[in-house]
Amino acid sequence: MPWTNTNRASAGGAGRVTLNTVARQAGVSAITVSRYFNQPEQVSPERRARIAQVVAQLGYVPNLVAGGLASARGKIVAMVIPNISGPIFANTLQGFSDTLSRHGYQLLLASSYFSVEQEESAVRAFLGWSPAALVLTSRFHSPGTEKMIAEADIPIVETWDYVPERAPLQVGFSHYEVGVTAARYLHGKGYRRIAFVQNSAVGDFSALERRDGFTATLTELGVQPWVFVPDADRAPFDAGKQAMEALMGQTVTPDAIFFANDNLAAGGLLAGQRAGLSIPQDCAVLGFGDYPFAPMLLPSLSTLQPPALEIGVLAATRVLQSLGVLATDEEVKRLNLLHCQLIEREST
Amino acid sequence: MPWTNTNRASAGGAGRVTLNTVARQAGVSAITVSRYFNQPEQVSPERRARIAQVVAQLGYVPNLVAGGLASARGKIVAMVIPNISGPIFANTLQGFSDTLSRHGYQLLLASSYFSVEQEESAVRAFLGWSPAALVLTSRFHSPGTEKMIAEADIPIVETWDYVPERAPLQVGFSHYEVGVTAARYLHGKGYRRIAFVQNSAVGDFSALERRDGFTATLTELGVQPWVFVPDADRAPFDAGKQAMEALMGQTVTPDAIFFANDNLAAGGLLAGQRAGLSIPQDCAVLGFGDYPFAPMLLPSLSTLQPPALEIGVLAATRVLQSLGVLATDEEVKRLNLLHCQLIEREST
DNA sequence: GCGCGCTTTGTTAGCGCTAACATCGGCATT
DNA sequence: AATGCCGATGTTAGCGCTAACAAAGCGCGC
Repeated sequence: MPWTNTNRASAGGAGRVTLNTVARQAGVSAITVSRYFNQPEQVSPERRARIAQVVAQLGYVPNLVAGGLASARGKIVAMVIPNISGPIFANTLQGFSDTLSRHGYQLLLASSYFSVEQEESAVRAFLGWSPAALVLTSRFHSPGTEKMIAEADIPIVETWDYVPERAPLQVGFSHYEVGVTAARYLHGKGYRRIAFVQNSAVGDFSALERRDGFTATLTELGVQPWVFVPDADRAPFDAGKQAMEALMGQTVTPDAIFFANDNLAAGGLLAGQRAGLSIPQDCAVLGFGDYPFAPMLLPSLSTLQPPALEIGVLAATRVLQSLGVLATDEEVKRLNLLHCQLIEREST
Repeated sequence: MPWTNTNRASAGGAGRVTLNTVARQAGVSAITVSRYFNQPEQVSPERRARIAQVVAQLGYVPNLVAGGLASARGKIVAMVIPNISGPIFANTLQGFSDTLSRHGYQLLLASSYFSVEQEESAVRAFLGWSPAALVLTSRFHSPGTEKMIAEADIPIVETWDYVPERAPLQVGFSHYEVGVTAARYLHGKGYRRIAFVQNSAVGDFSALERRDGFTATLTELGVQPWVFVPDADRAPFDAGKQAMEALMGQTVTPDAIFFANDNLAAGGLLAGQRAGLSIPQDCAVLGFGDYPFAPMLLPSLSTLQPPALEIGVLAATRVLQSLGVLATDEEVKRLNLLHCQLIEREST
């Protein structure tokens, strides 16, 4: 009997339902049931109905592992993001995951904590699942990761960054440009003693690019900016406080501060208020990220809003297009430049 | 030639590296290489060294899909959470994912948006990957999901809830008890005109349990609480504002409000301040969740802090123990009751 | 010298599914 | 009637790995 269920390794024990069970029951061959799931239009309506009925009756769930092995492409997409619990990447993740699952793809996830080594080990583990695509955050990777993504024959997407020279699919924005925008904005509002507060998380290279765009633009505009670097081991909120206290304790104090992210900015805001400053009169505060709390603070926080959700959705769309799941007129767009929006609130 | 690489389906095309490639190169049989990865202690040190060398040289990455199929248990764990971008579950997710990946397990993720139907479809899709374990949030599922988890022969964990009567592994806390704690606390502080503001997200059954514990306890204490239900379509922050405006616009106003979560509470706080109330003198505000912004608000928000990260870590630990990956003296503990901590800040 | 148990290694036979090719019947064309 | 074509379905042979069993090698006691 070719389809005797010897059941060596199956989980349930007593006769797990497989494609063959369904096929026999429906009086068709296994491949027809397979087609019913994967290319239903190739199966005649009568058989389709019959198979549907049997599937429902038996509660058959296709074994995607076996399918993935046989076809060498599982319906799984792997993603590495710096951290899950932070408010920024979470939105990207949400948009990505939702868009994918709408098309029957599953999400395999790991976080790197801004460490290229952790990213590499996550990528290595993922590739063993032969995912249909791989999504990373930013363009900064270890040599090992670069090697793997160069050799892997699947769509690779880099999010949250934009570098025309690089090869992979990109969906993101230019962090340098964010710095430029912030500088122009603060300068345009008349501020002239301007500081930048760096992220306390080492490895956040993107924040450094915002700094570079910021300082370069201010220098062009004839203003020499401060750059404050908090202690590396502080939590962002504390680091922001530290920065504000240190900057405002000098003899010459800044009249505007651009913080590398909203957590830092919130710390700065609170420290300023506790010190009796009035914001933005004594010192304006600009953040980055538009975290959920930005409108809840008093004064509400002006900030640059990254297109987080949009990045996730668009990244998923490009992946699905590359896989041919989603239709596209022309070639899949490799470079996808989105923009941050300046949200002007009370703190500037 | 038994191991001729015909390469029908492999991705790379020209001679993808498989177990057999490594085995031949190292002069051993395939199963020895397999053991090198899965039970290295069964392989002699000399062969281990030889295999390690070949693996490094060829850049071999084990195909986990094939391994999963052959052994009927992939090193993958599936998790469904209500939403990824919210601040609460994100911490659980982070703790879970990190603990798992430390032991070589991968995380398959989907979100349900508090919809039992979406949860069901996610679970169905997951089971096709024959995950080693399945983790859900709360005890409220559709009948279909209940059926699947009853039949699936893998560890099932329910997080963020605690119901001794239920069968699956549980790692969470009692939402009812949270309501009790909040009620006792506010009553103990001397407040007597007390309101509860419900979550605007339908489907968040846990919030309703907090309400029940809260109202029952107050009734016991001889206080009749208000329950305010915001419009269902409002974002939480707005719903909180609406609640505060409505409650404080009455002839008899509450002197304390327990909001179903911190987003609502933040909205309430802001609406109160805009209306010229002084908090907590005119009206105390208590939240739930200890979202990152709670200490950043003015006044800072008193709230109940759920053990989010701890839940994630402990859930992963119990999963790994159930799978025999992590040692445990006795049987794996089925009920794991954790507790919320009351964080007293300025708003009460 | 022989049998015993132990560790290390190998052989065989699939796991459940799908790619590739083969087949078959129906229908239009010549 | 013979020919070609097309869509629907079936047959065969794996995908890359591991469970189960088999065998070989080794030390030990009697």
